Amino acid sequence: MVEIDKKRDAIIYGAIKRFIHFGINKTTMNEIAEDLSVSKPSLYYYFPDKSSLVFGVIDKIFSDYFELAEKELLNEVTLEARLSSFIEIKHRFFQKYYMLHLSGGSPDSSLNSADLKTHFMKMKGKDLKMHAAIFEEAMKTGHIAPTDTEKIAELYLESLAGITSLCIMHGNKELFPSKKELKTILDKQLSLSQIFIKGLK
Amino acid sequence: MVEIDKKRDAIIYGAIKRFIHFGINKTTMNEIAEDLSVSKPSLYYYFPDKSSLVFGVIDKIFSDYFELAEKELLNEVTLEARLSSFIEIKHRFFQKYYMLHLSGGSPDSSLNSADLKTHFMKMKGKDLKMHAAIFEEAMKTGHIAPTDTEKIAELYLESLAGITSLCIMHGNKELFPSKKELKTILDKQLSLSQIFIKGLK
DNA sequence: AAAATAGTCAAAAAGTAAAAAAGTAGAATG
DNA sequence: CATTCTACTTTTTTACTTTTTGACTATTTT
Repeated sequence: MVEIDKKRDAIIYGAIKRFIHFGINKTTMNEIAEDLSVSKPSLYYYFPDKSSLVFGVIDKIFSDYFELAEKELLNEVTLEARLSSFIEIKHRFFQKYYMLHLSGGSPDSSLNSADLKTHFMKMKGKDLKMHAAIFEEAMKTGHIAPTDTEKIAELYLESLAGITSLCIMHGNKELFPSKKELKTILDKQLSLSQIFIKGLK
Repeated sequence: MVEIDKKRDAIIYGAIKRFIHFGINKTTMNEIAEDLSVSKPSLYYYFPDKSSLVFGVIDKIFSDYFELAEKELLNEVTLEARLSSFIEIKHRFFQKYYMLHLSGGSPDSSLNSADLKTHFMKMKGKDLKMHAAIFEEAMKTGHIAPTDTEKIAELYLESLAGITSLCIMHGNKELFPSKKELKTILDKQLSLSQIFIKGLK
């Protein structure tokens, strides 16, 4: 890895630390620079504006997510185990990066740039494709009945995401969901997943 | 029906007309009074404050909903038909009363009073009980495998509601969801319902 | 080439005064 | 006596001004 990429990565890690704690909007470029003991212009040397840093951070998070997901999937063989594994990975990321509001739906002004939205769509599309592939294989091996796996994957992911967003909305309006709420979300998602799979057989 | 109740009802209907169009916050007590050709204090004679009028309106809407649901359920015998029927009724109400944001989750300041929330919980509880009863009967007649019907009903309703709230959130940010979006929501809910039922067998 | 100093400027936050809405007292009506 | 009104007070919003912050840059230094 070349020098400039190392620095970019260091900045991304520094930004992530702040973002995790205070969120994107409540973090200033000044603070990130101070944390890393560099000057503001140095920061702007590597990232032309805050959006591109945010983009870099989000891209990093998603690539970590997919990397982990792909690795974990190799350990699982059944449809059930694969989907559960996916739910748990997503849950860990949701928890860790909660303050970045990556699940969307928040009126967080920081995530509203056009190319960031496009990128989000791409990531969502990749997630969808991976899930569709899981269903596809289960279909080919006869574990589930023949269906349109893309459509099913979409409905599946949307139902799970819906549970999350509902729980957060109806939760006690703290800035962070409680351990109990998080547990509830995970349990509900796993239960729904179970029923959903059975419903496809 | 006694005279006072007739007047209360007339006021509630007047309020609903405004609420449906402009929402609760954008409707003033003055406007409701003017619509009905009465003075504001007259309104306050029947409803001590705006909250209690809103309460009355919401109570009316929910009682209409449950009345219709109970009636329609008598026409259906299978689990599938009953749940579909419920989804369609709820969808009609969602559409009609969209501007009141009854599905919750909106930061609409009008629905934040304590006893209104309690009332919402009660209504949700009744909905849950009705669904649980539907599952219970399907269980007793052997159409689905034995389960905790209350828990299943909760998961079922939450998944459906989750789909709605996700679609609305990710929708094109108009104040009103488009016909197409509404259709999508309904279709997804019906599909999920199908799979869910099959998953319980 | 990379980093720092010392700024600019737009946008957000905070504050404020006028307007509108909620809500009330007490008289009037029938 | 139940109901409705006129004429108010209190509370909340709105529209505006001032202040501050934070994104970003021109210029200089290492």
